[in-house]
Amino acid sequence: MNAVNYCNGVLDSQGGSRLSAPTRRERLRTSTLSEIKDEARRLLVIGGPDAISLRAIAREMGMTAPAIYRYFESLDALVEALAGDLYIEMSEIVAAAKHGAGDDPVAQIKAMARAFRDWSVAHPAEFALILGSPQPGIVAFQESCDEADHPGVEFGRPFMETINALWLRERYPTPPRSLMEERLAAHLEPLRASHGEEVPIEVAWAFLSGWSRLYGLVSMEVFHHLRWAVSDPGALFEMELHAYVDQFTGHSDKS
Amino acid sequence: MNAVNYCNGVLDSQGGSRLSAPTRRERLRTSTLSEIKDEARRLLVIGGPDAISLRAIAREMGMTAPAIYRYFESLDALVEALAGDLYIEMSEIVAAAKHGAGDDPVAQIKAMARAFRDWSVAHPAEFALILGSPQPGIVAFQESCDEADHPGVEFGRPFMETINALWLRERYPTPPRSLMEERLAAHLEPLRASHGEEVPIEVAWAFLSGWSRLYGLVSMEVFHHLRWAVSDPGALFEMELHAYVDQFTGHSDKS
DNA sequence: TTAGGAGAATGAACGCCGTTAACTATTGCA
DNA sequence: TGCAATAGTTAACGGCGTTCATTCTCCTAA
Repeated sequence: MNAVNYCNGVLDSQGGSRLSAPTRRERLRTSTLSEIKDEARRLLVIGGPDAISLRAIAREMGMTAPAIYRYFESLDALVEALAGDLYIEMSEIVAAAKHGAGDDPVAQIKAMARAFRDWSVAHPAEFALILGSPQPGIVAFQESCDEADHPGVEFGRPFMETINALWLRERYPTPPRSLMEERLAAHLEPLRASHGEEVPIEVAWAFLSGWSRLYGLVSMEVFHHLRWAVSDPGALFEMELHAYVDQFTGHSDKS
Repeated sequence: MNAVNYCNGVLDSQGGSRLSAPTRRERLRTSTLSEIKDEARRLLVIGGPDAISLRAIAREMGMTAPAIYRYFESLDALVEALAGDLYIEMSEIVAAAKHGAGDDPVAQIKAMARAFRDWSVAHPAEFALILGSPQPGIVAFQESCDEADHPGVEFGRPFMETINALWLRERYPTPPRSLMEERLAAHLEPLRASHGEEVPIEVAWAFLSGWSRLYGLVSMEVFHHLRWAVSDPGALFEMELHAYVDQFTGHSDKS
């Protein structure tokens, strides 16, 4: 699961990473810590983000609520830590889909987009927690975080790399370069800081454009915001996915 | 504000719409009812959807919480009613932007998209309530609702009409008609039921594609999900808006 | 004009919740 | 073996939605 929390209120009794083997106490501690998060996720899945409560977690674990404050500095800190784990879980699934899709960048993009949608539809509560409306408490928490450590960086990486490969192979059509330079270039510092200063603006554009389309479709489907218009959002998703990649290949691809 | 609640737990002591003039009691009732919703919105704006509480509303109004049950059957019902009002408010602002944009459909689409983004960015809490992650309680409430009365229908109307005008004027490029017929046509019953059986599939496609892109961009901006990549989502929005409408005109438009 | 009933609001209570503080039991190390 | 760090407890505070029995007020029908 690789839960490198990027910014958190996870209490660490022993200051940072170990060199020597973990003591018995440390093993117990990490096990309790992940049991808390497991229970939190169970509650999340059953009743949504608001259903995560310290008292319910403790009850289920045969503890009392204040004990959890030995592990997380607040409920918000726990939820934020869980969100970080879930973001990484999702990113790893997307990355795995890429690696299982052969060498063709277009096939890789399709595989990643479908993996993202499949995960999101299968895990609506988790999706809501990491990519839905942020809770004010969590937001206050994130204020103290470095954007460069945001899990979104790792999530975006396989997309960026694939699109970059695509761009190197053949120059797909984009908006006029002058327009992109003028409107977009000045606002890409975060992306450049985390993915390299030399990323071509055409790659950044294709990623941002594609990711926002992907997010919009999946988010609407997961949140049922298109029920009034469309009965099978999955079909719309496939149409749009094809439209998006056809933009790269210049022809229609059926796969 | 035109608050025709499409499905609600608003208690109506006097069964439906009046013919004769409202009595004194009825006037007091409607005034209290909207004062409750005003106060609920104030709390929403300050602290997000979770900050809406019956006790806080009552406290601010100089009442006690159980009194509110004379007006709404539960907190969820109140929140759902508020969400309905806000959806309509947003729809009216978008529709007004269209009417203030002259006769050119492309200009109208730009005006509506910008009005939607402006409203959303200016009202993040309201946006979260109506277009963010649904709260389980509210969802349970909506189960008993008719999709055909969903406020999204009216929200979509000016978009659908404008795109229809565009399609009648000139046949813009779309995915192959066969693909749309095969993948999309079968799943458009809700849209057809509310916007007419005869709506061309190219219009439905352009609307759904455009709306999901618009929603994705604005939602990401409002929820700060792109902070790790882009420092000014508004610039990305303008780029994408131009890319979207250029698809209709076939050339690049600067306005 | 007045009696009665409908409507509006209250207070108390139940069981949730996060969080704090004071306290106890346990563990592991010097 | 003793002591300090660690893990856990109980009790309490204030906030929450909701229910129930009760009170007050206003309108209407006799």
